[in-house]
Amino acid sequence: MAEHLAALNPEQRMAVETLDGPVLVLAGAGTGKTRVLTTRFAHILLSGRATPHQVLAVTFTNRAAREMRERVANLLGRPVEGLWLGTFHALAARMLRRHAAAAGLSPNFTILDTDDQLRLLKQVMAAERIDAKRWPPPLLMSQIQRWKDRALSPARLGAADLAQAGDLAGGRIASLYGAYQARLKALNATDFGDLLLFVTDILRDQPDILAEYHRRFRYILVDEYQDTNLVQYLWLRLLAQASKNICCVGDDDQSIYSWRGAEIENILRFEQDFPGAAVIRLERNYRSTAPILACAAALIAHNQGRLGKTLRPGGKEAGGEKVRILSLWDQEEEARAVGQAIEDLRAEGEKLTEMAVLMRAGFQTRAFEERLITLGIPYRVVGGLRFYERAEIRDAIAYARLLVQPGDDLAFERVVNTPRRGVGTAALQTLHVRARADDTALTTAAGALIASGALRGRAGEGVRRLLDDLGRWRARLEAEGPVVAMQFVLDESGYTDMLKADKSPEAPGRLDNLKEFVRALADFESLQGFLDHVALVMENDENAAGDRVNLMTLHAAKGLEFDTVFLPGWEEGLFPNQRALDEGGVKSLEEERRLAYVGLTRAKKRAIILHAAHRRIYANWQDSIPSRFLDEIPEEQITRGGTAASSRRVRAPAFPPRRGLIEASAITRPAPMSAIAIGARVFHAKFGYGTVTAADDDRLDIAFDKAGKKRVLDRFVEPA
DNA sequence: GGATCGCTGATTTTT
DNA sequence: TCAGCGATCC
Repeated sequence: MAEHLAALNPEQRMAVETLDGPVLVLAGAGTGKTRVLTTRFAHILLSGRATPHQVLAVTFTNRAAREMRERVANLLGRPVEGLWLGTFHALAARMLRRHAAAAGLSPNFTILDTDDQLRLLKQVMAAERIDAKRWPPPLLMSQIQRWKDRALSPARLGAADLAQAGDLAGGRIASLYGAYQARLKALNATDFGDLLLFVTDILRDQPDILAEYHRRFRYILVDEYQDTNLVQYLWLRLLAQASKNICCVGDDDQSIYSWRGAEIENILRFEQDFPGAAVIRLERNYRSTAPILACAAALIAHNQGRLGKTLRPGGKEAGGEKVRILSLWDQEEEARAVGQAIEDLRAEGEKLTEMAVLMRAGFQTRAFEERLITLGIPYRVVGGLRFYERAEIRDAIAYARLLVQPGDDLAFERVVNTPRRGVGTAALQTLHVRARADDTALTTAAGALIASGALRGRAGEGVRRLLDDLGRWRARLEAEGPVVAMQFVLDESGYTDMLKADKSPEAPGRLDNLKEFVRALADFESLQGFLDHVALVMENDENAAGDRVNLMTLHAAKGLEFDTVFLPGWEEGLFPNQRALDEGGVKSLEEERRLAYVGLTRAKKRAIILHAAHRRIYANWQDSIPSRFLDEIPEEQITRGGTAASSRRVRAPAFPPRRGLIEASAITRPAPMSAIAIGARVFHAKFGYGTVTAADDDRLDIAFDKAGKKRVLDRFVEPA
């Protein structure tokens, strides 16, 4: 162990060795955060202060949890068993299963995924007569989730919370929330938000249970603390109450998930929340070159309300390439520029896996995909559908859930007619009516209807067969375990045959996925354990192999690093994103800026920022103004290029340049006089007539008569 | 029960 | 522009 400690710098070492009391480690990007966390973990174990099961280690993503587990095992030189190491949700689920009764659930409760949550909410909305047209279910769902993030159960909603929700669902959102929770309980199900909400309630209300965990956990380690929401904070605080040995690692400058309920205030307030806390700053960056760090530092310095940290080069201060800013004509040219640069780097021997294109929004990937396909450069899109979100996997899961919990109505509905059993909406309606009348589950109602002969014909036959099958499969599960049982389910239900008969190009892949599904079952003792794994842990890592360029959103890139990073679309409206700005004002602008900071600090050797002067958004073309973030990075750290350089220093050409050619020097043209005043009537070639509502240097906000509000450069309009 | 038509809306996303 | 949805029709 001594050698592991010796490899750390003084601050890192302090962060590892300060074991007693609360510790906040402010770890800037690339300062060895994971190393500190894992070394600290190993140090606790090796110093004999705690056994593996006496340490609680919490992360946000499964990826981070896996990495920590591997690296701790590495440091110890052996795999470690019995760890309480996992994501907030996985750990909360584990606790909740142990104390399910305290939350009014039985231990085999189902964890619904987003899709089921939404379907359930729609059902409840129908029952509550809330118009789903007027009030989009996803919008209401997100309000409910935000409340759960803040530990607000329906009973705990205050006047202020209701006021903030406004007239959502016609002012009946609170009762909708209550009805939704009641429905979940009736189904013996929870959604993701409930896991932490319920566990926190139990710990708070049941001192004996809390005491048990106090005895158990001597040390708590938390990763990415800046991303925690209020329930997660409460949960941690309860657990840390006795020992006070909680160590949170995070970076306020990388808080980019406020829209998901994360509260940056948690990290900003740490010293008040945990009195006597030691705060340790890690500022030596071992990842990026000096110019990249200088740009990132200058950019993030524009934010207010930071804890304050300055990244500095940690090791060899050798120069390094300046950050490149490329100004292009439109998005196609932007994609061509990136493609060209990738080819050049590849020719120089750089690996494709060490290159990434990081963008603000998912739709931006398309242009790059098309270009890379044309060039024949392999790429991978990170993100997208996860394994368990695929239709066939969700179907298989629904069957499994039905085996574990016959009363799982959502699962029943999903599979009752997949594969086709002649059970249409009419038959399902009959089942629902009966279930509601008897206050039973759909399966029970189905049994009753068949026994009484009320459900006959094709649908009756189909339902009867399904009920018989389910009984037989449950017996198989009992006798022969999950793998055999699920194989029977897929074969005897006709699911496999259905896919074999399917001529669509996706069908073979779906069959493969199901094989993988059954294979994965083998690692689990119980179907229940497997279902938890699938809901909370299972990821999609296909096409992870091979030398490929990475395409992903900036959000997805957090925690990763690449030699070369391309940052396209740095334009006002896209990045910073206009919608974020409209919704959240300065706070959102700062979050956008943190996102830019995250993007830049992913780069080890070089960063290339791009922006296009014109972008097609939906049907029409829009003029784009370079992102204000470009003005916030120091001129001496950058080089400029591209065909349409159009910053305030170098302006865009009035006409398209020859397409497909990236010239070293920009075509320039003198700055026009901004003779257009607020309130002036103007004409724009694409948007028509409008009135200027605001002006900032050469950027004009114009309310167009037909095209709505837009922000354009003054040289694109003329006085009307 | 499935195909077809038209409308709508379109950041970020983990668990 | 274009996908995804619900409503409508066969």
